[in-house]
Amino acid sequence: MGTADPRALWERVADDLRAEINRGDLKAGDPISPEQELADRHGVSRQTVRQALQQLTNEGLLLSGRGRGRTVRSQTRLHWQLSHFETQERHSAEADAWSNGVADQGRNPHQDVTVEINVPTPKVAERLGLNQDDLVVVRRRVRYVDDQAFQLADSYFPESIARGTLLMQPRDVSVPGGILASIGYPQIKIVDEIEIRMPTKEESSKLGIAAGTPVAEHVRTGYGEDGKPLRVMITIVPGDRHVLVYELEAQ
Amino acid sequence: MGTADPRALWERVADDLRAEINRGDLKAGDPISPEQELADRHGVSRQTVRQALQQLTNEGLLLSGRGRGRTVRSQTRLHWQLSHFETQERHSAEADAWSNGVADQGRNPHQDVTVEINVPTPKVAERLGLNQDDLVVVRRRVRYVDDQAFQLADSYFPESIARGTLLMQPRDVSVPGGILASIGYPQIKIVDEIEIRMPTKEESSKLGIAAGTPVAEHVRTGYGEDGKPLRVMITIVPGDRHVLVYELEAQ
DNA sequence: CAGTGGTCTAGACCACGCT
DNA sequence: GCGTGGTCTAGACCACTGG
Repeated sequence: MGTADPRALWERVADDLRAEINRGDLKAGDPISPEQELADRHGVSRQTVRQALQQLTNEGLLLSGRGRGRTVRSQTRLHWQLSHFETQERHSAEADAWSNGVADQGRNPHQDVTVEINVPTPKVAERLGLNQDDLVVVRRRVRYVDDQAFQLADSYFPESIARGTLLMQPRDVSVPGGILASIGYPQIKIVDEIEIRMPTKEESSKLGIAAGTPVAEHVRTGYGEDGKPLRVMITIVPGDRHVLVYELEAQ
Repeated sequence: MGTADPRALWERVADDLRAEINRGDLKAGDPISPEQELADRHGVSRQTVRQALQQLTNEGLLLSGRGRGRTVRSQTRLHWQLSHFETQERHSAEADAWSNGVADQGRNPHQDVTVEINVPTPKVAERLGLNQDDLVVVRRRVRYVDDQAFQLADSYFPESIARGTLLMQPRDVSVPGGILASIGYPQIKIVDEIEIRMPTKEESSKLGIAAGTPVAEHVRTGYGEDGKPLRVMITIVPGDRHVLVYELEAQ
């Protein structure tokens, strides 16, 4: 007699709603029926409905909030062009590559910068070829687009290179050709490592990341003319707001 | 006389366990106490503990399974070098760039290939500059490492280019310099777009992706000497198994 | 203030993996 | 068979948002 549907009750509810979203019956921004109503309609308890909604939220399809109800999540992503060196400035000057890229897409960028001197984490020390008792200058940037926090971008420089230079200025400095080049250390090679993972609690709160949103941890190591590492930049990139872009040309 | 801890009960349980993991008291592979035991220890109900464990699972910290108990998740990632063109073969020949990269890291790669002719999805049509009534040849590959499914990599070619060539062979073909070059269409430029998101239900089941694991959708478009697109490759990359790597050299 | 989602409990039964 | 996690219910109260 049973219908022999192997899916759990909550999974059927989730599948129903997911199908409505994929089909376009529910569009970005549309409100979802209240939990109690969904429970009545499917003949299940409210907790079961909540499990279904939880699942869809984890898939990045829904947003929720106390008192506000649930809505279908929208995603428009900003393109982040990563294959241009700082030395290949396409713009007049002034702003850095990131700001220019954002402005090109009709959005309004700005960044907050703080500078500190610290001991390197193992991850940074390894990439800069430093010991634990060496020091690094850390430039921590929070990058905003249209006044929403968009990225955490922390740059690490060996203290021996950064001491007494522009790099110690706790503000948004930029010079044509790149800061490192301007102080005598041009970068000739870059290695990017991209890791995909869920955000830590701290990252979630700093960036206002919704549940069900993964991040990319983008680690860029820059090397100088003598082949030694000059800089490590670690950027935390919320997945729902970005597309990372690389353009590669045959030589 | 409340303790005035603003955190919910489940959040305290989660924070406790997360701290144990970060501190190293619980290492990869270690079992977590059973739900009932955690409930008793913290003086909360089993459902509350389950909510905490659910959260940590979504953060990618735990694995679970019926009857098996829960364990701390480990993560060793394979490096995937993406900045080398097919024309820049470093290896004797035979295998493709991906297989070589995997073998270099002491692992054992293989791939299953199927070929079909189909109408392009809008995403593919846009990048190949095709209309909806044009046809594409699709090479679908499931890539395995040590017999575990690792990536879904689908390549799309305009039917006009692929017809009657090696590209129609439903097996793991590879030639020095790349297949496209061997049939008269060398790629001179590549554009990669990387999107970070949660997997669809289908991707999760095909790749055996655990809850709380994001994916990268890597879209590589290859252009020929006349500047026209030749190929789109869409790869679904489980985040817990990969690090994407790009090396960029100054010109 | 009404309605929403968020938290929490107590208890039940089921499905799976192991020994 | 026993212990584990997975599913599900019914009911309660709280916290926030909006009219």
